[in-house]
Amino acid sequence: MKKVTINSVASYAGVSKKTVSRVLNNEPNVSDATREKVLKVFKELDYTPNPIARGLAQNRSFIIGCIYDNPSKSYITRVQTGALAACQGNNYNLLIHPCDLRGDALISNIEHLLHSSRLDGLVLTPPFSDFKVLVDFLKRKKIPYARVASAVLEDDSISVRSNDEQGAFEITEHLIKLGHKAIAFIKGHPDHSATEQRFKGYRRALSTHGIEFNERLVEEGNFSYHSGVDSARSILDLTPRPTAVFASNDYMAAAVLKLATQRQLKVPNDISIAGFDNAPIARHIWPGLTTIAQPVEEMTKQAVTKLIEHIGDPQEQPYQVTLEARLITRESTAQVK
Amino acid sequence: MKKVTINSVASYAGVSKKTVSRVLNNEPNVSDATREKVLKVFKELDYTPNPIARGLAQNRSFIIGCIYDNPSKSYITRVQTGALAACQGNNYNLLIHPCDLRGDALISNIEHLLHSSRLDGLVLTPPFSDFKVLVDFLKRKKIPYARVASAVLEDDSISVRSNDEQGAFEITEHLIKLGHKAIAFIKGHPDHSATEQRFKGYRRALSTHGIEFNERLVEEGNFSYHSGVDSARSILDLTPRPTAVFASNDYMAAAVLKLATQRQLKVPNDISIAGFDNAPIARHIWPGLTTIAQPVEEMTKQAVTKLIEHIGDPQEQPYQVTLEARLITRESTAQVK
DNA sequence: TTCAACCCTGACACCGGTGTCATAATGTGA
DNA sequence: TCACATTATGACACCGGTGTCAGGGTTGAA
Repeated sequence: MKKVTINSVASYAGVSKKTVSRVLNNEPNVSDATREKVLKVFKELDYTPNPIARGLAQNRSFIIGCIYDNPSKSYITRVQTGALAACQGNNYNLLIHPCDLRGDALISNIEHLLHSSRLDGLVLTPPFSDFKVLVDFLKRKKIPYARVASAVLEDDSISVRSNDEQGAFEITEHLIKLGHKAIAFIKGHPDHSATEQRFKGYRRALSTHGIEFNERLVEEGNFSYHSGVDSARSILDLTPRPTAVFASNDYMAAAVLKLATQRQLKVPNDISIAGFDNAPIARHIWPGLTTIAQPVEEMTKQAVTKLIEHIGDPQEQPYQVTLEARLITRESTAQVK
Repeated sequence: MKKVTINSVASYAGVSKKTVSRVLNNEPNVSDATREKVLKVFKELDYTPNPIARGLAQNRSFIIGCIYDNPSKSYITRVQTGALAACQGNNYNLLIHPCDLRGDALISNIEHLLHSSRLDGLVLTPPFSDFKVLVDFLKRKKIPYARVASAVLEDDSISVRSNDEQGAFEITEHLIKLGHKAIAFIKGHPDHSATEQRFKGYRRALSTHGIEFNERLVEEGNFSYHSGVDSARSILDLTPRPTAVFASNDYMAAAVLKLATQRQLKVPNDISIAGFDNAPIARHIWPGLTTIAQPVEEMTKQAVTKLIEHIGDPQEQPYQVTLEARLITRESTAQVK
């Protein structure tokens, strides 16, 4: 396989390489005849421009970085799927970069990443989406970025989220309509803005339906399965035991289910359990978890698509969208007895 | 932030850029004094070489591609973790590229990927690790590659695997020692070489312990949760019902567990269930699954590390390693009654 | 002392594209 | 028909590194 460069194309087509470059980039000021001719040579020689050389000349890498620090692997997988879908159509690549939110070295870590890989932009996934220190840093350095699933919509950035508060409201209301009054709640990781949003939705549903909020029914989790086990223990030990548990994600809900089952409780007859996210595990266990389906892939895909547009044309408008979350009822919730 | 290039370093240190380049690449023939001086300037100016420029000059991209077509997301996640660990220390990046094994366009898809992204090498994960068409193509094109979890060790390539056959043998033997004689088996995806290996281990354990192999106890799955449900249905409908089921991965085992539980069977009292891989789900459900822990991260890390070495020095020896798989017993298997 | 061998160093071309600017070709209005 | 604007094209430098090679300085053996 001999290499086909812009020079071979140029000499073969009998034009200068600058003209080939013009055709490549759809620039104006090329006659139709010349453009046709060059395009034909592209096909004949099966020419693909070298992204590295382009990158060097334009100081671009055609790579988007995706940074994350998330205990939920399935969430990350879904984020990647969405991001890849956006990259593939645009000749962009996706570089994945796990890192510590809490580490003091975070900023210098990111700085090194940007510097050494010359990323064109960054996708911020929770909990980075609302991490002010980082966002401010990127703004100051003028690094293009897009935020996925952040709580707040700013005016001047790309941000795609889903309505966590409303989702939590709906699933709590679902439990209330099944007759539940004592509904325990397991919070997510304090660094994630979704944690606060979901909690708000839970409280709004309670107050909408005239149920008094009870502090003792709330446990602090961190989205990990393990934290769900700890929270579940506290909740199941309460007397009287709540008739329902709403965990801020499916992993923690699965942990509640596991512990309840270990303790010979029947789900949903003895206790109803609801989760959030519609992670694969929600349908891999018995009983299947009632949960809220978040369009994670779609959110990320839109965010990355807009990010790439923005990189190509920095004048591009900001983009602020909220997608809908959807209630999915399965076997883990039932009428209270 | 002003840009620090090799030129600034060179003029600041009072040497030519070639000398700076020599220091950068640890080349010989630089006096200690000069080397020290340049290294000091690196620090003072906080210089990081531009990988794009290096890539252009050396016709390298410093990117490893990881291709996969795997229903098990958690497997992919683990592969990524291992690959990233190897990349990070070596200033390499990881590009992830899902694609269809069965598509006729596979080769041209990969060809385009290689051509347009100038990948330095490829990590082949199952089922690509043993996909002859692709391996032959890469060999012919002289693209460096490493295989993870392939069934066969070749002489001239980088390949890191774990002992699937032995793992399957051990877990089957574990069941046999618990008194099980009618042990159903669910096969994996026919494209994956692990499928055959695990089946072999199962049969070897049976014959070692003088148990006759029974074709009717074997179901065809494909590693997906869904296929596990179908297989589970057939198995649980058998009369007499087997006292144990060994599924070729944890997702399918989880499906068996779910269906058995739905049918009011007690696991492990009424039926024992064993899986393979030690996926997260194995410990997220109740009862936890007895399974075989494969060092997926470690396999991938070693494979990628060797791949990067090989790229840097094509004379590098081939590398053929088999890591050990380990039996993990949880609550899903018990003495037969 | 002499000369080859070796070590260090820098000048320069090159990787494969893009940006800038000059120039040739064409079009337009008076 | 001429002056001037506009379009099409190419020459050339440049992005930030690396490869090649030549030349000056040392060293060691003859």
